[in-house]
Amino acid sequence: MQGTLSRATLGRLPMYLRYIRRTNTDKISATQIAKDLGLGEVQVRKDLASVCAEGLPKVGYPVSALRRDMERALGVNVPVSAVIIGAGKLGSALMEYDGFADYGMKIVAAFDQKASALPDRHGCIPVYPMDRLSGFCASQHVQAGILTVPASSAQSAADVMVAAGLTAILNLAPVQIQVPSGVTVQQEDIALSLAYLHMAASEA
Amino acid sequence: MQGTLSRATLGRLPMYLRYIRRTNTDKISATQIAKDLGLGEVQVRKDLASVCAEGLPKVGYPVSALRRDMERALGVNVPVSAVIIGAGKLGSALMEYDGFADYGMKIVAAFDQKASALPDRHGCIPVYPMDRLSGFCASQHVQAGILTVPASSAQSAADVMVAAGLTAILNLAPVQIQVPSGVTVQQEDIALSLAYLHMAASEA
DNA sequence: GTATAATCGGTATATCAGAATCGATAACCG
DNA sequence: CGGTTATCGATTCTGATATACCGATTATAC
Repeated sequence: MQGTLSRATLGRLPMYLRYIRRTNTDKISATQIAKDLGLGEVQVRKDLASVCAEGLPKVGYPVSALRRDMERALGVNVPVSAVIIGAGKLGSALMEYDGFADYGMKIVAAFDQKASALPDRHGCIPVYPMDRLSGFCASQHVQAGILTVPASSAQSAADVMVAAGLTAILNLAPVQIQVPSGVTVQQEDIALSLAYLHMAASEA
Repeated sequence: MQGTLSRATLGRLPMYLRYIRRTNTDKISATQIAKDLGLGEVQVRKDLASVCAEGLPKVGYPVSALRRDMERALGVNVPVSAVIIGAGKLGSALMEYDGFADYGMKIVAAFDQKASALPDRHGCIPVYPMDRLSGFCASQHVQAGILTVPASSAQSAADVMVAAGLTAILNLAPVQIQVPSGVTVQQEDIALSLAYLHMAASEA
């Protein structure tokens, strides 16, 4: 069951998990979730069925079991360490973002070219100069990095990340970066979402 | 032709546009673009064909025509105005984000509850108190807004945006917001990306 | 106890993006 | 002037995803 999670389904699981965590009842139906989240009822049922087999007709899913299975599917019980590359406004905002722990992600440090000019710590997260990235990732076994530098330096920063041994990169800069095979890149372009949104809005 | 742009294609267009703008020849082939950008040749050709019909065998596309059609497809020539709601760290970061112009988006102002305590301007973008939102959007014909307030106040902020006449909302807060029909909401949850990143990191 | 309603889970169909293939066309070369 | 080569554009194919449908199951109402 768990090996057959499609990419699209996986993308919706955090949404369900967030919903489930805020639910106070002990049973929840796919129908209700679909209504509250604005998704198709069938799609939600299929997604839930792919991670949890304890659904009962007329009742729905036991919230505790559903939450347990979903957290397991997402691997939030096995925390992954990540670093932030780029301690500018966006990087700083992410350091204060409180949603990382909810999904098993722990920000352990940030790195920036101008780190010596910055205070050593930002909140509870240390900020180091870039040349310490490689050593840090090796000693702490960090594999994931969030890239928040400007577009102009995104590729060179990504090269440094790859050289430091990171194998998973979340790129928030509005450019496509080239990485060798074996490194996963997740592109997250906010401007693209806005453009798509407006296109969809003006079509109707 | 132009109405059938998929999201994936739309996301690649700025990459092509950047490439084209840097090109100094007067003809360019899809094959060459694909090679330089590390994409599939067929995919590039299909993308280009969806916005420009002036490709010639053996020659490629006239750069000027391709650039013109691509800029038109992206709406760069008819920029869409958008406002940012919430001038905290994330909002400030977005004001400096340089990817909006790639899609013909222009951030014209930001609004915040505590605007009186803030400097009037943030870079070149003015920051106003929330109660001026409605008048501003009406006079400037703004239809799109980016919501960057904390989760706890996202819904009330969204209500204000709807009341101000915005019809397209990009919600960056990790909560689902309810809006009346006729208003399009695009949810952009960084947690969704994190989940994918988590999976990629723990696979290796 | 039986009927009814609501929900799950699986199967089948439709839709869509991406990849591969193929014919057509235009420049280049002998 | 004919052949070769490079490139486009259309068609087809495939894999993935979303939707629709249907049988099975369980609580509830009468």
